Amino acid sequence: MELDPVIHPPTRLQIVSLLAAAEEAEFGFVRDTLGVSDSVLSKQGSALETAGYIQVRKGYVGKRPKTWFRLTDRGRAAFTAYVANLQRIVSPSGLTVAPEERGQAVGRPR
Amino acid sequence: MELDPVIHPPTRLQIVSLLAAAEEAEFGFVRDTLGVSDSVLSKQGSALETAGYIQVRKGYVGKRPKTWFRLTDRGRAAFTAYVANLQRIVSPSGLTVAPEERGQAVGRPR
DNA sequence: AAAGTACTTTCCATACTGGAAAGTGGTTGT
DNA sequence: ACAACCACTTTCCAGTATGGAAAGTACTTT
Repeated sequence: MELDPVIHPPTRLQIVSLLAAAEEAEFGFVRDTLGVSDSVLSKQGSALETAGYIQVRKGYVGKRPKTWFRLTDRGRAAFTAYVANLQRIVSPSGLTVAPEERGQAVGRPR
Repeated sequence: MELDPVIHPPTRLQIVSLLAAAEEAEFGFVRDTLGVSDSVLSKQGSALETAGYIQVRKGYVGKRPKTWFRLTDRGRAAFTAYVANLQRIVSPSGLTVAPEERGQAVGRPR
């Protein structure tokens, strides 16, 4: 019934949402997509890893080191629960946060 | 595109969501519904008032003083925008935060 | 050897949150 | 009249967390 404090902070919510939509995402891609600094992504990524919500994979692309993040099952479950809680909190207002089949607006009750 | 920091903190999100669903709500009702202390509700309420998101009305019920909160138009607009942003952030995952006609589950894509 | 890439850590200064406790203004009980 | 109570409001007090800047690590490229 509570909003998971590991996920709720804006930056982490965005990271988790992004990862929930992809298999795996590159450090640089996430950083640029969210528009955060290296240090912020590194720190928030670690926080999510410590919570067991994401898995960090290090590897190479050619000879350059790269880091990838991916949601763990636990992280996905936590995100799903988080979104469910958000829904319970927000939905009485009649507003929806629901995308239509192919992404659509937020509006008053349908 | 950003999650309004005035609304985002859990307690305030819950206050605003509750007010968005009602015309007006009594201090005690909100406090008990959210399960927060007097001081927390008082402080967060003031924060929302300062932001111009809610209006605080003081009156009496018999001879006892009572306080009511109601969302201002500005507050409602901010909440709507907030929810829209939430949707943009969360929806790529395929999860929805949308209630069905009469409140329903969160699930995978429909 | 110097510079660059891809992060990670440390440092720092600033919020912000919530609980406890004290305070305010008016009311009810004895 | 005086103590106790109601309905909040404020103050006091930690304890956290956040983000940017800068320094550090480990390589690789020029």
